[in-house]
Amino acid sequence: MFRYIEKEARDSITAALEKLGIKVPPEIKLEEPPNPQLGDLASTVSFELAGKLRRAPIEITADIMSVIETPEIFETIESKGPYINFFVDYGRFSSRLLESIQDDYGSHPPRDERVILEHTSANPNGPLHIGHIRNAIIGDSLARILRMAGYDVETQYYVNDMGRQIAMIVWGLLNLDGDLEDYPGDKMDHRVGKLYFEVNQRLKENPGIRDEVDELIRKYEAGENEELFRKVVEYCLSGMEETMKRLHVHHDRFVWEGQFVRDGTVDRVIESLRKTGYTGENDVLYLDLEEFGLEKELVLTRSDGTSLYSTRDIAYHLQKSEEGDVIIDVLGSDHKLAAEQVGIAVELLGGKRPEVIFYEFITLPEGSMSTRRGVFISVDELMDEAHSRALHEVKKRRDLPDDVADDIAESIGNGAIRYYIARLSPEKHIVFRWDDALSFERGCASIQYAHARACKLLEKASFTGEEDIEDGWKPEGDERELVRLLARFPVVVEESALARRVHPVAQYAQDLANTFNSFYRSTPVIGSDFEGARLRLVDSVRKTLRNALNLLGIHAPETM
RNA sequence: GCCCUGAUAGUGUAGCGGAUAUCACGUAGGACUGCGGAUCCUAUUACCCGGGUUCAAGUCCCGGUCAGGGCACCA
Repeated sequence: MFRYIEKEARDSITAALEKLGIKVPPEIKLEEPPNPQLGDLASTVSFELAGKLRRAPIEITADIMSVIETPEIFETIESKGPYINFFVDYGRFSSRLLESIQDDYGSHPPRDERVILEHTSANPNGPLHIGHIRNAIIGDSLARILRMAGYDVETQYYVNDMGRQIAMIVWGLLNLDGDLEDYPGDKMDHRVGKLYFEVNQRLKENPGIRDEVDELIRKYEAGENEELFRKVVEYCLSGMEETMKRLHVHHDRFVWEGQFVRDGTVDRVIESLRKTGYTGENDVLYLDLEEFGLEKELVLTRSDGTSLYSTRDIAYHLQKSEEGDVIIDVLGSDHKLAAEQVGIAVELLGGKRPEVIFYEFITLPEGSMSTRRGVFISVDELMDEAHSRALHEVKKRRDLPDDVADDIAESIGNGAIRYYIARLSPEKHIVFRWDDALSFERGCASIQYAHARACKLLEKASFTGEEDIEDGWKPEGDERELVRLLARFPVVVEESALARRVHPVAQYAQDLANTFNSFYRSTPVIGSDFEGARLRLVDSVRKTLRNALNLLGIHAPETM
């Protein structure tokens, strides 16, 4: 409906300009005025035309106003200075909007564009920690947004099963006492993390271990110890998957990088790169990208002939190029240089250059995290803490059976975490503080509460969905603002998908909840003259809040 | 040293070159609590510095300052 009123506004201006014999600019600019006294849409065409016509904007506006015809969806068109302001007829508009809102509100028709979206892809050398969480939450939310916007999306987790880090864990298994089960921790990924930490300690004391690890890598690329490597990775990954499941983060496919070495793809990639003429060789084979503005050459193979992460990544990206129309990667900004090198290499070989979404780091107040040094807060810890704090809040307010309270607490805890990350633009550096991440007084819990409140109201009124919208219903004030915001939701989805951004959805959910709460205070629903219309409105808010939260991977409980 | 990214109220944050800069927390008042108070209303305080482009700059360009990151035969 929002797009519809934009179109009506543009059409009316176009018609007016044609009537005046003025050449119509390619795009008629519209914006949303800063306050309701200035209407619902405003156009700045006169500013733009002023330069070309050598006339004052205000005069051009006056001319347009003299001939413009008001489309039926608008009540009036007025000029405020040089602006042309459109005022929506909220009686007509609101009814039409409510008729159009279904369960899947916000969804766009299929776009016939396949997106391969890689995210999380943390190394299986320990549990996910809060440094990884940003990748997972941005990636998963973006996948949901793209799907709602009509894209065909496949999410992939790229599993590093052959890097030095994994080889170190295998070394530990071969050389230290005890099997993985003997390491402390409830979850498999935590045990692997402990072992990894242990091996790092040994390595510090005895640098000679490094050669042994190199030997393991070499042998593995030649096909030895395959089961052992696989076992370690699967073991760790299964623990990580549990965590992601609890966070509501989903991947359609796990792609193991080792496959690209074993099936010869990496060798073929290296051969093809040689043929491009951009490679050079001393002890190692490298790619010289100076011509593309990158001073640092990209090393493709170690001196012992084994491959490197980036080399395998090139092979992986060529595969993704085959699978999708649009390739999106979510990466920490520390990968900027490497990603640029890989992107250029992929293009050299005729693949599609990925769009990369970079995010800045999450650090602890005392500094950065490190799996190697054992300094991190795991996502499991974070979620447990979120749950127990949320449970405390739930119990403080209401007396509920334990299992119900538990479910609600889980939704609220998860919501707090996901919202904490999703609401920020990715280029902001985050310093993690427990009380910021887990605040229930406001933030996500208040959005979930607005949803629960809507549910309760509908239940109380025995809402069926068949209620009629009364004649003469014409929203004003808070109610009008609520209608306006509802109409915007599909636009927010579309724009977020196009910009590959998640946080506008988070902001929108907050705005909608706030506006609904104000409306709830100021406007009676049950027993009012417009009970039918308002119940339909509340139901529409309910659906929209639920769908918006769902885009962020957050569950909206019906009671809390 | 070179490269990338940030800088907006006490704190955290949004902002397509356009009319009075968003939201949240905090603080201080207040409301109502008969559709659930995890509520509502009011007040409060901000675009790092210096140049430039433009009818119009928080937004674009150049130069500083501060902060984070990168510049591996790690990933």
